[in-house]
Amino acid sequence: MDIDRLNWKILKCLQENARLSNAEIGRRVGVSSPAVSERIKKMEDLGLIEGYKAIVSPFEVGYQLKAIITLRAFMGKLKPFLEKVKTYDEVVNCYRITGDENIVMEVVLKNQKHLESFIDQLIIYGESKTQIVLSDVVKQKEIKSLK
Amino acid sequence: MDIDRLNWKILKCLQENARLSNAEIGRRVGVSSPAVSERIKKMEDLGLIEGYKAIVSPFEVGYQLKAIITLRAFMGKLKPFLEKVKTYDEVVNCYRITGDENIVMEVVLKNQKHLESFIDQLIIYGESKTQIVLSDVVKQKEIKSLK
DNA sequence: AATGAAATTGTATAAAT
DNA sequence: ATTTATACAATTTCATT
Repeated sequence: MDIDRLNWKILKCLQENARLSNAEIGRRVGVSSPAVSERIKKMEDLGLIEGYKAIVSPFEVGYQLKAIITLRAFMGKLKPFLEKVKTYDEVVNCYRITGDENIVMEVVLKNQKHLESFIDQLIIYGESKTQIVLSDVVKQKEIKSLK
Repeated sequence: MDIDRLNWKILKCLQENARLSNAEIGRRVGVSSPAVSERIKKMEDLGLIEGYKAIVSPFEVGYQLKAIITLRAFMGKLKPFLEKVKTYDEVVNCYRITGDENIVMEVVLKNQKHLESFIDQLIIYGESKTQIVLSDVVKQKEIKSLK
C-alpha cells in the first residue's frame, strides 16, 4: 500500500488520540470527514491499523510492580509455554526472541508476593530471569514514516 | 479511586476498541451515554486512562525487523542516554531496569542495515545486546482487575 | 451519580466532480 | 478519490431525580 502524506497525518492523529472524531481529524489534516472515514477504513482493512486501545495505567489500578522476565525454555517446553502465556493476565507483552533466552515478557504485578507466585509458575517451563522495571523511559512511542 | 464493576466494563470496552462511541459502550454495559461520558472523563482526569492509541502495524508500514536491545551504560552515560533515547524513532518502548543491564528497549527497524546503524549509535553510551523478535506471542494485552 | 430532553456536533450515504 | 448535501446518530449541557 502507498501511505501518502495525508494518511501519515491521519495516523499521527490516531496514534496521539484514537478517540478523535473523523470531523476533528479532517479539520486538522485539511480534508472532509467522509475522506477521513474512507482512508481510515482502508487502512483498517489492509491491517495497517490493527486496532484502537485505551492505555490503562497499571499502577493506578493496583499493579505496583512491572518486570521484564526472560525465559530459557526446557526441551519440549517452549510450545506448551507459548500457549499457556496467553492465559496469564499479568503478561502485557510477550515476544519469542533469538539468542540464549527464548522468551521475553513484560509483566505487571501487585507486589513482591505476586511476583514470587508468578515466577513459581514458570519453573516447569524453563529458567527465568527477572529484572524489575524502575521507570518507563519511552512508552508506546508513535510509529513514524521511514525516510 | 474505586474502580467499580461498571468502570471495569467500560475499561474493557475501551481497551478492546477505543473508538467505540459512548452510546455504544452504554448499550453494552447498560447505562446511558452521559453516564459513560462522565465516568470516562473521571478516569481520564485521575490518570487511570492515560490515553487512546491507534495500534499501527510496524511490519505493514515497512519495519521488517523488531528487536529487543539491552544496554549496559558506561559510567556517566546513563543520564545522557535517557534523554537521547526519547529522540529515536525506532524505539517503541524503553524501560530502565534493575540488574546487570540498565536499559531494555523494543525497537523497530527497516532491515539489517538499519539495525547495524542503530546499534552503532549506541556504542558511545554502553554495551548493547541485541535479540531479534521472532514473533509476537502476546501483544498489548488488556489490563484486568486484580482479584 | 444517573437519567431524559434539547441543542450542537458528528457520521454515513449518495450524488456529483 | 474527494466534496457537498442530507438524513440519521451521537455528544454535550443541563434540569431533574
